[in-house]
Amino acid sequence: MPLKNTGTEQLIKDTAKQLLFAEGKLHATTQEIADAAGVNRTSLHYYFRSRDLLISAIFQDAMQGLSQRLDECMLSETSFKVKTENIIAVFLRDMILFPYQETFLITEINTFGKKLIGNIQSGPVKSYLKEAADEMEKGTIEKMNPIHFLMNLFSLLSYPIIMAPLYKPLFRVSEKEFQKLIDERGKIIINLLFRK
Amino acid sequence: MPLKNTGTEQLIKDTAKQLLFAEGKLHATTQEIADAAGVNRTSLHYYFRSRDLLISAIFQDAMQGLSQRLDECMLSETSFKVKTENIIAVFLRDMILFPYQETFLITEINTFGKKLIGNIQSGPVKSYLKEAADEMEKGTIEKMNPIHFLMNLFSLLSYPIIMAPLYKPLFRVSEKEFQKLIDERGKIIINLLFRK
DNA sequence: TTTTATTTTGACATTTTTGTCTAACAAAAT
DNA sequence: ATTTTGTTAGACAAAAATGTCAAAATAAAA
Repeated sequence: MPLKNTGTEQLIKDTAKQLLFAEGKLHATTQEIADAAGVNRTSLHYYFRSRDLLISAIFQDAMQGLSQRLDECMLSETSFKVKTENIIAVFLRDMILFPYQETFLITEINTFGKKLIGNIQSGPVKSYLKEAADEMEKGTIEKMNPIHFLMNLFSLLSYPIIMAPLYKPLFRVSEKEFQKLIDERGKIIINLLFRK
Repeated sequence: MPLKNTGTEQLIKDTAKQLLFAEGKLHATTQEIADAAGVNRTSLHYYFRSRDLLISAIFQDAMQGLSQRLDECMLSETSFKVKTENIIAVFLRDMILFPYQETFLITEINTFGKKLIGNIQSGPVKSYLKEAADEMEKGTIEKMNPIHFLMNLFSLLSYPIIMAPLYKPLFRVSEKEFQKLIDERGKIIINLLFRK
């Protein structure tokens, strides 16, 4: 539809993504998004018709981007361990940039989550799970349902970042100290998962 | 204030807790809560004055309950491993009953989260962390910043349950199969954390 | 039984947020 | 230069949600 391409559409998307997924303001109103982007609220409707459609759009974008990068890792021609290290790197970077992305999906799953979930590819996941099973046979990782292995991986990566606002006061650590902890996570996780 | 004690106040709290923390309807309106409880919406204001105060109330209740049970585990006179097993049991049960409790805290941390966080005790946590450090010296668990150990524990416990709505379609497993996976988590986690 | 205090309810008011419509504006095409 | 098309802005309408008030209902007390 837009032909002049003033960059406003992308600006609105980027701003919304920043507000919702980076700053965690999951209830941001259209007004707040418009203000943050420095555009009139009507523009938002002009480009996306409704708040829900805007949100669907940014979520789809985000998910597609991440999925693609993760799939590349999972399907790459490397050892299982290197693959996993790459997944950790990709995922960790994404989580640090947009910590609230998945939280958003979960909290909003009642509203329009069902639709969004449909789009998730599970092909590469299946293949990665298969490889995990092979590694378990070989004995390089602990034997268990491979789904546990993957859930362990995602859990160890995501949860501390999501919970940062709670953990900083709970553990009485400064922003800087916590950042250091997060930086250490990658190694910690590899050690934990590949210790056998 | 209430003297006749008709049970309505508690009924409203229980219903709200169920809706928000168990069913994950984090944006439940006062009307929805009132309907679910089978009372007039005004009663909700009569007892709690405002929506925010109601929500603060149920959250404080929930947190206090869980904290107390966890503190009991952490301070009990048992070995570190048994302590940890108890924590897992307590936490897992709570997470299964009210999976969205922590998600709620995180998403709502901007609104009134800061106040709620103030109340969190970190005394028992400190003492548990100290014990973890001792175990690392002894060599029963991997050496790392004890905070990592605790974050690992909470992550492995919480995240799969929070993500259930996403994981079920992603891994193509039925409700029943997923339930089985969750039941296995306790053992998996102990094995992972105490493998040395 | 009347009185009193407490609880519950329905109607109304306010606030917040979303969505629409039309006019002004800008840039390219004719 | 003017027409056409696409974009932005302001005013308005509608919807959704919260909050208030006074009257009705209920249960205990006098």
